[in-house]
Amino acid sequence: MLVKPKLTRKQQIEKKATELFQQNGYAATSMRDLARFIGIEAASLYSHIKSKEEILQSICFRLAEEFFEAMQSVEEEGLKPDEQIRRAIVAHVQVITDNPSASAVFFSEWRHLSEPFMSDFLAMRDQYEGRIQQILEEGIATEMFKPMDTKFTVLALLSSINWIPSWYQPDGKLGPEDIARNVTNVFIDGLKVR
Amino acid sequence: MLVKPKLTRKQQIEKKATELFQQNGYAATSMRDLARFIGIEAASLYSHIKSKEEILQSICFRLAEEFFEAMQSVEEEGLKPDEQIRRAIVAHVQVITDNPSASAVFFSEWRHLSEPFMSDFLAMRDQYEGRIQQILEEGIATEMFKPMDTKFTVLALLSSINWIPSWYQPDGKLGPEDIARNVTNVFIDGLKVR
DNA sequence: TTACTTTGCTAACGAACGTTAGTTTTAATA
DNA sequence: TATTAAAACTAACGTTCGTTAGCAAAGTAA
Repeated sequence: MLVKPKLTRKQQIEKKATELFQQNGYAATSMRDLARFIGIEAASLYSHIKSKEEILQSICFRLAEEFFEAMQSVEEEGLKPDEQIRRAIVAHVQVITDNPSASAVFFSEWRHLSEPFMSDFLAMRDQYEGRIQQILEEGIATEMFKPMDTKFTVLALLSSINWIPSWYQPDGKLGPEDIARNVTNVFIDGLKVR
Repeated sequence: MLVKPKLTRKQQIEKKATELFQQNGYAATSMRDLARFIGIEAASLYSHIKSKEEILQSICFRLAEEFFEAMQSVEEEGLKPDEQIRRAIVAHVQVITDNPSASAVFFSEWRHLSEPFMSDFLAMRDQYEGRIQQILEEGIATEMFKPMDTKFTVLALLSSINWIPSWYQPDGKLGPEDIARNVTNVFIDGLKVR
């Protein structure tokens, strides 16, 4: 039996905002839109939040944390590169499918962050990409993967996955495991018959 | 010897707008920003264009046309699926690297189009994806490609490529051919050693 | 009941926005 | 040089925006 999570009013607002930001974008969503969506007056929002951007910051950095935690636990499994990259993909996809709206915002609205938040965000992203790149390089060093431009491959891999929230439907026929399997199928094994 | 293209004032404005839209996004770029960037007053823009959105429409539909023409000429080559998908990727990448700023706008700002333009845009995108999907399906039918979720693979492939404008630098060490080769390497052959 | 916290309200602010009207300057053409 | 077309200007419009101030209602705990 599931326990219904008791959200603070602030969390409720952030959740609703996430939906609107995903649908219309951060810039195109006004505080009045958000207030109407919740059912209160725009000014009332400010009893709970400091600014519009604070909401965006919460969404972006909360999700960044989730991605890092997922990656952390994969690394702690101590697997070999080929299995590790599989697990990293599954974990990454899992975070996205668990938070489809927040992910969409995360991937496409971060550029509306003001400084120093945007710089922090990009630094985290670089670090995350670096850790995946390292797995690939270990795979090449141990001759599990063929030589490649690892930086490029990381970008290709992540952009494939990160596009998912724009079409993923939680109730669709493709579950998180299916998606992760598809991704690894394509990327690790390639399209050609062997 | 290259002929310098003589641009109409309207085309000059669209070009400058493309740069700003890429950098800051359509919604976050004001007409006053654009005017300042060009070196004129905001109101002066309206001697040349009808509206802000008209600029976005020009960018999006001009590029859509380029993608379709590229695809068309690939299809007319009458190649077998494995070679055809390679050529389609190269052609697609070529359009992007020829128009890096416009591509970035194309891929991420289309949602600011008003109706019926957004619907038209999405219909064209669906059609384009469908044509790539068909190549994959022919590849499976002729047993060149292994069975797969073709719809998913198209999305993964295109999102990988379409992420390129966000990091591509025309003067960087990776030229269009390098990029296309990297993409095909990863997608068609996979990461693993055979 | 009383005190306190949470939540919401009305009214309004200053700023920024896209755009229009009407006019003047600049450039090209005859 | 006179005429015309292209390009830019000043001034302002109505609207929307994020946000603040100050106050009222509702809910909770003593």
